[in-house]
Amino acid sequence: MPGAKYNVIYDSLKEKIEEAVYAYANMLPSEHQLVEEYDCSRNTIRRAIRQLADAGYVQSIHGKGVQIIYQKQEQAEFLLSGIESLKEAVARNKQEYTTKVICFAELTVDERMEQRTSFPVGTEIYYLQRVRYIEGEALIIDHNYFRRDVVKDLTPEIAEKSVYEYMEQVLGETIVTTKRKLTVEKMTELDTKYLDMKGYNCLAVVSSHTFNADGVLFEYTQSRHRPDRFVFFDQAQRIK
Amino acid sequence: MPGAKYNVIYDSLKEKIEEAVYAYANMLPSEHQLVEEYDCSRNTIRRAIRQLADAGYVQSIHGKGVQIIYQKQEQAEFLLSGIESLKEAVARNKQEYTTKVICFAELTVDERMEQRTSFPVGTEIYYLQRVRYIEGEALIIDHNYFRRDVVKDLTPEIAEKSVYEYMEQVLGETIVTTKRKLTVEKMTELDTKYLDMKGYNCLAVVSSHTFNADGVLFEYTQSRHRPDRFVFFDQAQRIK
DNA sequence: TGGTATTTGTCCGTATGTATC
DNA sequence: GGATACATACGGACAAATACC
Repeated sequence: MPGAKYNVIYDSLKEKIEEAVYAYANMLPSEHQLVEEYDCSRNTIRRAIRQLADAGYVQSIHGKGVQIIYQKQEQAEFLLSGIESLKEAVARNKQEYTTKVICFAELTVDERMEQRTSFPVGTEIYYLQRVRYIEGEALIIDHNYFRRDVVKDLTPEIAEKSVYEYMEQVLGETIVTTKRKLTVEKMTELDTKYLDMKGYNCLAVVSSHTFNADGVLFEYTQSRHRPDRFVFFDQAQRIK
Repeated sequence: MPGAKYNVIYDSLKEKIEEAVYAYANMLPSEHQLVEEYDCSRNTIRRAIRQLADAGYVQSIHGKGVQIIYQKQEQAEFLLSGIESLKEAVARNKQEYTTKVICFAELTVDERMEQRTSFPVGTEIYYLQRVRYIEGEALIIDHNYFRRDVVKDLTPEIAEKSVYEYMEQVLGETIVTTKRKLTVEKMTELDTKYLDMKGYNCLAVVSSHTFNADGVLFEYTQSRHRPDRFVFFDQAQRIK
């Protein structure tokens, strides 16, 4: 819920950290102070702080306070984070992009495909190949597999815009969880045909399984990125 | 805290999911049922479930229940996840490894180095280059930068074993947060000298900044992985 | 050295809202 | 509409780590 109290507080604190009102290496006000400032319970403040920690903005130190560990990224060429469509990622990075659909097919999952996609044999799917141009450069080739009973009536025209937007705004579907695997793979003929590989002989490959609000695995995607413009950020806390 | 109630419940549920007592695509028992089973408050159950969701085991569906989305990984060759030392990662994957220190130096951070490491100019550091052999194969080259005032009295002998183990068990330091950046870079002469690149001309590069319990950035590391054995897993929830 | 205040961590109980069935 | 299930929010109590005098 975007309008929830803890999210409002999270956004407020995040902005203050990004604008260095609360600066790197300093402490956040204590939970008690924040409770007074935002007029809420301690649990609500703690929830907002937990989200800040998950996002890599702060870390809590028992008995001391909450330390700010956020530092501004310099030149985030292309930043992939959380679950978001390419359209969203590009918008966040204030860039332009276009998509060319080079393959659009309706298939039924066989045993070989079940291995990769985790769709049961017999599932009816759309299979797409799409080339993504960012700022005019061909940077990514996507191989998408969508369940036809979830992503209904998909067309090449929709696939040239945003499948996620179509799902959420037209079909009323909600995307919830994505599990991703990141590897580096040698390039294929298809890669070299569509991407200017700039001397690299391999690509950054993001393979993802995505679940909707019903807990149904509805998408398997392999995104093959030209290495020079690919960046992936991650943040982890050690279990105490 | 490992012994905390919510962690005990988390571990218990995780194990049941991994052993398919609660199987893929099924629902977890309701929060109410789990409260009775584990004799605790609903908050504690919810906390355990949240951790399961963060780890990619389940996803909650409002009004319906908690869906299990965990599927066993087949052959995880080398799995990098969370914050852990190479020693821990290798142990988890039940493999053998050795380390060769090919450079061990004490330096002072200059402006050029400040850019990459985020250490202030003038910081006294150890700079190490280490080759990591897993199952006898040279797979990784690490470039480590450690603050000398935190990682005290480091020696090549310690660096051949485990720096994290030394920090936690000897120095009593606690590692808390790691921020990582993942890129793909062309190989250097050093890479080709020590790694058998198997025809690849680039590597998976994990750059990480690590903070201790005092909120001090004490480590910057660049790990350069031979691509064919590198896998990175990630899991994300879409903000509702 | 020791005691007290501060701050974060854990856990519980309750009430209300919202989505699903 | 009613029952069930998850989501949000509040409040309180005690523990544990730290800081300060």
